[in-house]
Amino acid sequence: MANSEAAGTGDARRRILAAARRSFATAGFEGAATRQIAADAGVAQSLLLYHFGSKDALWRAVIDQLFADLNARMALAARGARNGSVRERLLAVIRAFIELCAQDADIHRIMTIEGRQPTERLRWLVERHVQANHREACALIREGQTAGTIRPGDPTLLYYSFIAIAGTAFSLAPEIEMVSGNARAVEPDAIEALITALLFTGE
Amino acid sequence: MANSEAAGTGDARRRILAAARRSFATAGFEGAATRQIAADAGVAQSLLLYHFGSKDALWRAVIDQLFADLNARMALAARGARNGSVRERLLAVIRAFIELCAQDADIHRIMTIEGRQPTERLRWLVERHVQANHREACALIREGQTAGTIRPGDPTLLYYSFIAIAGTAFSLAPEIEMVSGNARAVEPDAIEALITALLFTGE
DNA sequence: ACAGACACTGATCGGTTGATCAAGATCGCA
DNA sequence: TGCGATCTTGATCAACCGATCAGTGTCTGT
Repeated sequence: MANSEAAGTGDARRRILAAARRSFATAGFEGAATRQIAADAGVAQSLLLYHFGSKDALWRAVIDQLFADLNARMALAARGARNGSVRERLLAVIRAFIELCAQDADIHRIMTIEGRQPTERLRWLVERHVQANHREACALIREGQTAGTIRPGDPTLLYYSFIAIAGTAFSLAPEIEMVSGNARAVEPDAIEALITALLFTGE
Repeated sequence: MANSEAAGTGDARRRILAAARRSFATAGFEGAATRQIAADAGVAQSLLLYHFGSKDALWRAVIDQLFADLNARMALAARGARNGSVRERLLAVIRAFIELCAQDADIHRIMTIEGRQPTERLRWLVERHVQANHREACALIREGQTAGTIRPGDPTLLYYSFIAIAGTAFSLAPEIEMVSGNARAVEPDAIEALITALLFTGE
């Protein structure tokens, strides 16, 4: 369909990024077509390559944008609870991540597509973004474990299980709606309750 | 007359199915190429279309095979604990599903790819396989909830959270290995412990 | 007014996609 | 031995893929 808004200067690049994010998140890298991305953005396919050079570079630009947003939200949440207890700091980060996935699960979708194969893209992604986030999250989890508020166990497994619960319900929203017949989206509060039950100890 | 369900003699058909399952699970429907699938199976590309008629029909055959295996395992687990308590019956099913994903997470990978878009494929998949499984699982969950052994809350959300934890760690094994540096990353027993903590009440 | 940098398009390239088809190859059965 | 059904292949088609490039417009500073 044609673009609803008139083409203004400078926002073509932003529209391309948004359309590319949607395509990569739903169809994967190989499944996404630059012509479809360009059509969704309301521009010519050649403009996409003019701005980003290649499909691969466009994909990396999408990833950088997604993680820039993610890191900004996480930093904001952590800063807001920096004087609280371990439990309060963890809860703030958990809540922020759930809210992010509830608003737009594309980062979860892309990560769960790219993490299945040991490709060069995954290596770039892990070294550039995932590694640091994982290390930081595991440090926080270990802090909670020594304080007795977080369930013992492999921090990496707890980390990925947390992400799985927080993101899956939103990533699979079309299927869940189709199965349950309930158009109303999943409630972030219900997800938060499950995650706290999973991670925190009873006390 | 392409679709011959009874043709089970040659193992070329079986090799094509196995290769197709791998490709669809890692690259998605659009990202998978019939020539690559045929090459992995060691046959010509035209043979693939002779046996299955079209790429779409091949995908449906893969799905049918995956769910036939899943349902057989689930029925076996349920039958083995049919005289036990609700908790024992649930644990048997949970354990069987974790073991299935640990051995081969392709069914989880394909489902988490197809569930992102309300396509015609998803509609077929939900009506043919997912709907019944979901209904049965939710009935078991509700039974556990009235007995007080399962945490209260939307059964559908509990169902998908269970699947998310059980499958994600195995679906993302390449990423988890790359991040943690541990080749033998995820233990099924550790996953089972997390799921019981998530689903069951302190009792 | 003019020059040059920037944004954008349409045509086009070689390669790949799913699908079709004629022609062998292999087998069971008469 | 011969015949028909089943299995398998290579050639080929139109459509689509990512990428390149010449050319058009538009804005800005001088």
